[in-house]
Amino acid sequence: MSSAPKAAAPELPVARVLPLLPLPHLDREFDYLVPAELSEDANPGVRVRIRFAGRLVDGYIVERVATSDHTGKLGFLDRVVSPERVLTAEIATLVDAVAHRYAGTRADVLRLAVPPRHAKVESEPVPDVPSISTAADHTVVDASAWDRYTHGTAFVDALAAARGPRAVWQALPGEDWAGRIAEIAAVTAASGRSVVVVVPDQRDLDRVASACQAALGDDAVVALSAGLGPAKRYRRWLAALRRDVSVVVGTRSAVFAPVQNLGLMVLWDDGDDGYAEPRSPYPHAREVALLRAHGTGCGVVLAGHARTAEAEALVDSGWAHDLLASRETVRAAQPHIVALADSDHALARDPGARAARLPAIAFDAARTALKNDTAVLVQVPRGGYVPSLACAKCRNPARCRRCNGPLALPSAPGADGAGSPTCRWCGAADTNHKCAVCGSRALRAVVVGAHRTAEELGRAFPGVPVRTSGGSAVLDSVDAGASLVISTVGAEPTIVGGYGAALLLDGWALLGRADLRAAEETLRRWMTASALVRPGADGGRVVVVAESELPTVQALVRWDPVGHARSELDERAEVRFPPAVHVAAVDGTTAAITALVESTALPSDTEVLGPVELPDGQRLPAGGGEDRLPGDVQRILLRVPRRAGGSLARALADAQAASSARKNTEAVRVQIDPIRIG
DNA sequence: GCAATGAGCGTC
DNA sequence: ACGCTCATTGCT
Repeated sequence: MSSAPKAAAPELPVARVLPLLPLPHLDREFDYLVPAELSEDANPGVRVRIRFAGRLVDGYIVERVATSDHTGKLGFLDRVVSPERVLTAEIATLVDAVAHRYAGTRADVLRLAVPPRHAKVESEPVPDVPSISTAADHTVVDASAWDRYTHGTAFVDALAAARGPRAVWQALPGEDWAGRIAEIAAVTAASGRSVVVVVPDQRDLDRVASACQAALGDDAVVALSAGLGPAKRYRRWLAALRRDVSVVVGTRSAVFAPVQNLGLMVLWDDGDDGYAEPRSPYPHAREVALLRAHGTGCGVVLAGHARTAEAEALVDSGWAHDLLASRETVRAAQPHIVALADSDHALARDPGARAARLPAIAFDAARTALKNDTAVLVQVPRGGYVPSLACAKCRNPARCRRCNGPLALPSAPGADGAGSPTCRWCGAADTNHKCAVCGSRALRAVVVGAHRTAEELGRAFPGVPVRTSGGSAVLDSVDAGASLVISTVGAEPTIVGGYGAALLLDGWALLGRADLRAAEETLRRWMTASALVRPGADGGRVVVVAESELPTVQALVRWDPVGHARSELDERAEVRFPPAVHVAAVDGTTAAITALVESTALPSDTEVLGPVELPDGQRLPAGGGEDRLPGDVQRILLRVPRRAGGSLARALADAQAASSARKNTEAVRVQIDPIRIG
């Protein structure tokens, strides 16, 4: 079979194509001639197949141009995969920005941003639904509930006037936050622009999607999540691309949703660690949203009950402004919160309470709530959580003698040193642990599972119905009335009218974690649960089992997420951790990471730390044909002042490109500002 | 002295 | 995984 001689398109015969290859040094455009018969379809943003070094590879057309700078002979495009322009100009720019920020390749970011094609779905007739402008015409939005927040009305007005206001919003306890999000989405849609709302999980997605559908109509809203399956997922993604919807609500990767004329991005609960993308180049959805807002000038809201240090830094720099309720409004909305130490003498005399490990105050709060025919929420740590160890006597976290890392029982029995406490940082087994504070040799697991807690509490309150939520059985909501609701963190069901009480157990375990984000994360979990409790004036009580002197406990009791974020940010500045600085983690064998760092043109003020062990038993993903012992994997941290973040990322990208050009296949993982550093 | 063969490399 | 370069080899 010999192919007929091809003719190039008369107009703009050259296509600049980005091949989708895993090699960093090939992260650039290559020029191809467009055959005349493909000219119609070969538009910027379409998927193509090109012959690249002999084999056919996938790519995107980035641009059509008249001439090429390439001096050699150009090949022809092999084919246009489909005329659908899946990579819009806005998303192409965003992909560039994310790749640069995270020292990654555009091919990797594109895999996160554009879902796999589904040919059958693409050829389906376009459903006849109202366009954005039609939807806007008959939408009357009541966003008056935003007047509970200082500048809330001004913020809504700015969106209505098609401006791009940027804010960090701390939702009040008991707030119908999904409803508030739906209102600002509707206001933005009424201004003729579209909205992207990003949420941490499916449950929040359902909540926000139905609130938005109630405000804008079913056809104006599309819900995107990873669990949809390829056909559904691509169908909805295409609907967003083709301008059929005004609001996209989705999980992590929806931050890349290709809506037209973006007016607002909302990220609910930006401290949730589900926002950290686990695939290269490991971008954080919050940062992607900020890059997108920066690039397009759209409005942006980072929201939650608690505030992250990252969000606080944006307010601090003046890039975003506060969206907060006044002190009095907060006080009126929050439950009454008390803290107490989980020490044995505080335990109730009641034998039931003793069996449930409940201090007297907690037991009383629960009993009162149940007597008032209201439900009691009991927050317990997530099941399957790797339990760490603490002193059985004084409950000081058990730490490694060598490196001060947290001790835990190895999860895989039969492994080396099975059964004996092992350091999660350096892997050293400690068969003879002795508490540094009280000298006791006894240890206990810090985490008690939801089921055991449920059992114990059921015995403490005989006759009261007990429901559990968490793991594979997450309850969206529970019926009002006296019951005990045992929930793992993040799975707390909503309840009409709010809970009568919440018991936050094992707080000392959360705070005792050796993680730099432990305090922020703990407050976030506590506030998320406490926000479901009715106001103190209506009898709402929260009992947190933790030392009341701790600043994090104080922040909960006073409901002061901003003050806590403020001091968290100060602390990060003091110990030089993000967001006060930028940090790159380079993981791999000692030889590989040392070689990469040595070949990197580091900014002059870079601090090089390590090699050190990876935190929390993280492992380099297998692959790349490298079968190396995971135990060999180490980490070098590169730390620079904020202003040098861009040059550090560029230098690392250049070094990886040079390394791959030398045909080096040794696996090295580079992460910029990873959420777990060490 | 120069064609024939093959390994290595860039990759439009 | 093609087609180029450049080295080595083998034959005149």
